[in-house]
Amino acid sequence: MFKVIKKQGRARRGQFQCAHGDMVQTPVFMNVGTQGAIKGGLSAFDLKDIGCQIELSNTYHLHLRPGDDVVRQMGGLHRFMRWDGPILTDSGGFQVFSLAGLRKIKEEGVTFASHIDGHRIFMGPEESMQIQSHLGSDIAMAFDECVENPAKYEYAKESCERTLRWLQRCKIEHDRLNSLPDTVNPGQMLFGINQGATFADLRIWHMKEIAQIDCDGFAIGGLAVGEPTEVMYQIIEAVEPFMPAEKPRYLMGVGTPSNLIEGVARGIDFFDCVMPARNARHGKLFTWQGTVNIKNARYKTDDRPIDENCDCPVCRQFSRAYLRHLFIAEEMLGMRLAVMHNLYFYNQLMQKIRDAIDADAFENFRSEYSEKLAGRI
RNA sequence: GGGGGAUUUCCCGAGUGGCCAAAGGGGACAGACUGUAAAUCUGCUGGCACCGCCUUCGGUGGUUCGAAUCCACCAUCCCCCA
Repeated sequence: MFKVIKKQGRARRGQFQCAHGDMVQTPVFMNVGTQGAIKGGLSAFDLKDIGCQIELSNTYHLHLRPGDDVVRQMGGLHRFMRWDGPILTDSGGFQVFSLAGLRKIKEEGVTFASHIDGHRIFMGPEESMQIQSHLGSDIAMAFDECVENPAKYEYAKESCERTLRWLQRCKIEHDRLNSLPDTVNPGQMLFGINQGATFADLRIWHMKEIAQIDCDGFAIGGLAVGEPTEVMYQIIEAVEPFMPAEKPRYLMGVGTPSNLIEGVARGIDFFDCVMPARNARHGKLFTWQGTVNIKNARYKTDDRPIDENCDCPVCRQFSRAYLRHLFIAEEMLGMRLAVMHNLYFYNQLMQKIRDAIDADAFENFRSEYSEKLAGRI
């Protein structure tokens, strides 16, 4: 299923086969389509054009709308959204963090007040597994608690102990569901999630514990939630040696282009982040020279593409001036083109990282781009 | 020819004697965004030597300690009657 085919330092070049789609080449960025669509108006056929290898959707959101029963009845998420490549579903654990004002945590699970109409929804490890089974994703994420930052040590400890117990329950329920005769995707895998806030000892303890559970991969969650970037890197460095080497490692919700390079340098294989799509919708575009805010007046008559070294469908034909106009005029095409460019850029960034590892040139690539991409043109 | 109403900072539009450099909205300009309650949110929008001062509310001249607000005339626009 997963194998590391080359290493340079801690950076790993790997291949990963899911129940759907071609072999995923890692390190990889997963393109976020929370509700079964990339926000900004991209569909499954656009995913091909932007070089997407694997798509990510969300358990909580699809459970609320249209309902995982509906998705199941429509043949599972792959058929529903017409994407035949790999899909990873996040468990709802991030909503424990992002919808903190609308939920209560207990040992059994979390009660949410729907952010749409306020009705009560109970989601524990079993429910999350059931929903993800109905969706038929290729990778199900364990139901965890993403803890806010800053967190108190005692709370973080209590929380990650509970997240461990939840993973044990997830594993049992996941195995049971996969063995049912009418399961949508019997090849669905399960990834466990490491927590422990910014406390290295908790992180390491938790990682050692979850590594004993037979998961198909392991994720580091609960980072990039407000802590300094350096702290995030320190936690990854602390935890990574305890992540099973033969299984994929996924740094959840991260990050900036620079974060991706630095994550790979610390042994991470999978990433996902809403940043490229959200920033695109807000006019902030990524280039190999740094970011540009396409709404700025300086681009009013700029006939160049967003990035002269980008061969995405947008950069091949449209000028910065046109993109700016679309944004200022609030034409939805502006967002769509911007999202296409940013996601193409992210997927291309990962391609370049893989090429660099293949060519034993990752450190060169890292020193050339890690800082540059964090700047502004 | 007669009668009535209007003119506010880039635009629309509040304000009818001091708490007004002037509400609110729009536009413009800029910033934020990290497992998506985000097509969202924030800041800024007369000048300066900026805890204070200067210029500004169609124009000019008055009244008053003090005027965007009151008076006179002028200009422009709108409505009604002939």
